[in-house]
Order: sequence, then structure tokens, then C-alpha cells
Amino acid sequence: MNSSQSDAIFSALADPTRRAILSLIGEHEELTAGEIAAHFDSLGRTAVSSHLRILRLAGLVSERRDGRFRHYSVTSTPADAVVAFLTSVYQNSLEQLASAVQDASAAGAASADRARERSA
Amino acid sequence: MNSSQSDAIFSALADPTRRAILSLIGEHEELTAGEIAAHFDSLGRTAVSSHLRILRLAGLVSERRDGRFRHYSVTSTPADAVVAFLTSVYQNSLEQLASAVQDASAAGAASADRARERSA
DNA sequence: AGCATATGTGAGCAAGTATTGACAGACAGA
DNA sequence: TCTGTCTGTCAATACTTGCTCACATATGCT
Repeated sequence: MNSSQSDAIFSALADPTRRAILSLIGEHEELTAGEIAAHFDSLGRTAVSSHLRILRLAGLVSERRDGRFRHYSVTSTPADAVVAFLTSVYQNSLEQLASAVQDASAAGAASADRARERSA
Repeated sequence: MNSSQSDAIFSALADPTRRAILSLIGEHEELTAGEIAAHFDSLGRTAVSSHLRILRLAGLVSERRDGRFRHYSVTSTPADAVVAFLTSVYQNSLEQLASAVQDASAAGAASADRARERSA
């Protein structure tokens, strides 16, 4: 439970654009940097690249180099840090959290893109 | 869940001091602003007050006025927004997340029976 | 080799944010 | 009522962050 790692994760998640990027990658298996940038008309390519760098340093995404392309995918382990924090704060209402996750797990598999979060 | 609400919650959680304040309040039932400020020697009282204001606006804590004192306590509902985002991103590894939460729930308190009572 | 493609990096500027100090409001006790 | 305590808010300053532009790197194609 490294504190600097939690810092990186939470400050990476603080930006709505980065959360949108993360959701976008999560919907697919892998996406190249160009494909990701194409989804954000309001942002330049370099801005997306910077966001990807921050997400990569926080360990939230991993990159796979393939020729000129860089394929990004989400890494599952950082969720543990978030869950660890939630459990430390919301011990009292942890049963609700557990059931919420289970409900989402049961319902989420069918409709994948329903809970998608986008910010205008 | 409103996306501006998610913005407020995630940017409130981005600051390590605010996460520490949240954990501190979570350890106790309620704490006054002065008690919270006393735990942070490196911060001035006004800084803590500002952080509490941000946490309050994000809906992460609620205040109860009692004479000159203001007692702060954590609110449980905002965890849903975080869980909603996690489930939208980590759909693939959602079973891991659910088990992680359940493990933490089992280790944290023996009152996990209420979760079954609620979901049944 | 030469050129186009895919992507990252660094400088510089604009915008947002945190911290501090001073002041204000509400309340309790003498 | 007067004074001290507890706490929040406002204004000013310093810091941080995100975006764009120009340039660099690496790779593929002809």
C-alpha cells in the first residue's frame, strides 16, 4: 500500500479526460494512441499523449509496442489501491459496497457500455 | 450519477491530505474541525477548513452543528460513484474486484451478514 | 536512402488550486 | 454585556497542471 503509488493513482483519476480515456480503453481490449486521440475531437494529439503518460506512470495502463504503434490496455491491479482506501474509510458501510460491486458484476457483463462516463 | 458529481468526488480524493482527513474521520464516528486540524501539525487551521469545505461540497462528509462546534462524519453514498467508475473500467477483472471487497469486508467486520440480508 | 507515419518530449503560456493572513459570525461562560 | 473560543470565509500570493507548438525518435514503405 505505497502512499506515493496511491497519490499517482488518485491524481491520475482526478482528471475527467483521463477517466474517459480509461473507460474508452476498458471498453476495448487494446487501443493505439492514435485511436484514442481520434475519440477526443476537442483535444490535440499531444494532450492525449500526455494523459497516457500520466496513466502509464500511475500504473493504470500498460503499453505494448508493435512497430510504429503503441497499444494501450488497462491494468487491473491498481483497482486494489482504490479498494484498499475505500475499505479503510467506509468500514462501517462496507457491506453496501460489497453488494454494489456484486450487483454491478451480475448486471454489467451483459450490457457493457451502459455505465460509461463521458464528460462534455 | 451526475458526471459533475464524479468530478467533485475524484478531485476531492486526489489530494492526499483530504484522503488522510477522510481516513481520520472514518476511524472515529465524528470529529470536530479543531480535532481534525490538531492531527495535522504541518497544516494551518484554515487549510484544514478549506479541505473540509471541499469534502463537504463533494458530499464526502457531512457536518452537524452543535453550539460552537461542527462535528464531521463520513457519508457512505459517494462510494457508489467510485464503484460505478471502477465497474465501468474493470469489467474484465470485475470478479477480482468483488472478491477483494468481500475479503476486506470479511476481515474488517463480522457484520457482513447484513449484506446478505439486503441482497436477499 | 528518402519520405511518410505514429508517437513521445520539452518549452512556454493560460487556467486552476492550495496556502496563508486577516476578518467575521456564533456561541459559552463570567 | 464583555471576552475568549471555535470555526468559516475573503483576498492575495505562490504553486501546480493542462494545452499547444515545434522538434525528436522510431518504424515502415518505396
